[in-house]
Amino acid sequence: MKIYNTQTASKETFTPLVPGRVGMYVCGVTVYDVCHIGHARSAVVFDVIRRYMQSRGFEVKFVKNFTDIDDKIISRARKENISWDEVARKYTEKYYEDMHKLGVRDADVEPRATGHIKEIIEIVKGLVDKGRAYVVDGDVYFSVENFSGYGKLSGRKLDDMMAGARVEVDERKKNPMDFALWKSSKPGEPAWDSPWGPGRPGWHIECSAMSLKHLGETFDIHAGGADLIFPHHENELAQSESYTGKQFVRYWIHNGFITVDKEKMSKSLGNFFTIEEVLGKFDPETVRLFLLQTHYRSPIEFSNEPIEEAERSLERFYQTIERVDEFLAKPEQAGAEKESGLKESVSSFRVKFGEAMDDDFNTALAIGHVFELVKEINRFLDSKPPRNAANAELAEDAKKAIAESALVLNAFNRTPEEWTRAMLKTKKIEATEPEIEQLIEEREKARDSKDWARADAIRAQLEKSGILLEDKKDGEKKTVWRVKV
RNA sequence: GGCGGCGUACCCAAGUGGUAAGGGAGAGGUCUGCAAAACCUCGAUGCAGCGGUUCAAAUCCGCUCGCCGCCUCCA
Repeated sequence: MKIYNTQTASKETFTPLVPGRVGMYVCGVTVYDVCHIGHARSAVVFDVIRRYMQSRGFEVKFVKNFTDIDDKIISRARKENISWDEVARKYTEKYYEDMHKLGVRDADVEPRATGHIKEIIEIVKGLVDKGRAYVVDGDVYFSVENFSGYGKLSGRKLDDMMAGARVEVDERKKNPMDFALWKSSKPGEPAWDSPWGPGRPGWHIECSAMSLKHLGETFDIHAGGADLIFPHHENELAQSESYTGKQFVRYWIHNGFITVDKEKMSKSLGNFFTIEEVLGKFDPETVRLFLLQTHYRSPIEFSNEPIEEAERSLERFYQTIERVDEFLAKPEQAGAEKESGLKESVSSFRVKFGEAMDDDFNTALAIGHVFELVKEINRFLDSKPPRNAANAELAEDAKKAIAESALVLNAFNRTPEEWTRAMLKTKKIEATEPEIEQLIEEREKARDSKDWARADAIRAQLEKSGILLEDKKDGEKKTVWRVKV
C-alpha cells in the first residue's frame, strides 16, 4: 500500500509502527457553525481510507477530535446570545447528523479539547521547563527558533516566511512566528486555572495532547484538509516533537479542496454550500460517489452537473443489480455453457480494485473499475445465458465482488428497491407507488388491445410526473418503472 | 516576495517512462408496437505551448502562457 506523505512530498510504502495495527488521527471540525460540503469531503475521504485499511486486515484505531473551545466559538456565542458550550454542543450534534447521513462512521475515540485541559497544561508546562516555550503576561508562546525542524512538514523556511508575514507583529513575541500554547482569558471569557493564571488552550496544542493520550508519542497517520498543513500541523509537529523528543507522525495525509468558480470554498468567502443544502437535493450515496469520483488530493469544482452524473451512474448500477436479481430468481434451466468473459472480469476486478486503492487510495480509478464490471455484467445478461447452477454462481460472485468493494466505499450497497424509494423521495415525486402501478396496469390493457395512443399517453403522463416506464420482453413483469434522474 | 499544485476529448475524470481507464453528452446500429434501458460501433495520432533528455514522454528536465492554493481563521 502506497500513501502520499505530505512531509516527504512523495508516495511511500505504508508500514505501520506496530505490524497489523494502525493509529490514525484526523483533525475534525471546530464546532462553531454548520458544516459545508468541503467538510463532508474530508470526512468521507478519511472514512474510506479507514475502511480500506480495515478491509486489508489492519486493526485501526481511528481518532477524530472536536475543537470545542476557540475564539470563533466565543464570538458565535455572543452572536447567538447563548453560552459558548451550548454553541459547541449544538454544532457537534449537527455534525453528527450530517455525517451519519453521509455514511461516515463515528471514530473509535472522539476527544474534545475541553476534556483534555489537564493534559494540555502538562505539555505546556513541559515545554516551558525545556525552554521551548516562554510565558508573557499569562500567555504562553512556543518558540519556533528553538525547534530546528520547524517548517519541515510544509516545506518552508523560517526566514522566507518572515519576509512575507502580513500578520500584525506582537511585540511580546520573540519571533513573529511564535504561536500561543496557552491564552490568558479576558473577564467573562471561558477560563481554566493554570500555572500561568486563568486561560484556555491555543488552537494547536489540543491535537498534540489528544493524539499523545490516545495514540502515543509516535503514531502512523495524521490527516486533515490541506489548509491545515500550515500553520496547524506544522505547529503540532513542533510542539509534540519538542515535548517528546520523538518523531510525531509517520505519514501525513491531506485532502484537496472543493472549489466554486475555481476558488476554494470557505466560510470567509461565503461561497459555500452546506451539507444540509446539498442533501436537500441529492441522495447521500450520490454525494458520496461524487466526492469519491475524484482523487482525494485533487480539487473538485462544485456544481450540480457532476453530482447529477453520479446519480445517473448509480441509477445504472442499481438497474444492473436488479437485472442480476431477476436472473437469479428465474427457475433452473438446462443449457449448454456459453463463452462468457464475466468470470475473468470478476476476478480481474477484484485485483484492479485493490491495486487502485493500494495506490494512494485512488477511489476514482477504483470506481471506474466498478463500472467496467457493471458493463461486463450487462453484457453477460444480454447474451441470454441459461439460468443453470454455474451461471447463477457466476452472477452471485459478481454481485459479491461489488459488495466487497462497497464495504470500503460505503456506496453501491443498497438494494434496487431501496434506491428507487430513495429517488422517489429525493426527486419529490408526488405519485404514489399504487398510483403508478395502477396506471401501468391500465396501460397494459391498452397495449393488449393494441391501443398504442392510449398506452403512449399514459407513459407520457407518468414521465411528466417523473416516472419512466420500460417494457420488458421477458421475465414475469412486463413493464417496470423507475424514477427519472 | 517565498513555497507548492494544476492545465488530458464537447463536459467530468484516471493515468509519474512503454505507446491515452471510466462516466456523461453526441452519431450510427441491435432490440422494441413505438420508446426506454442494455449492448455493439464511432469518437483525443494526441495530453496548455515551445524546446530538450531517451530506443521510448501526458509522464523526466528547461522556458513560456493561464488558473489555483498556502504563507492569516479555514476541511
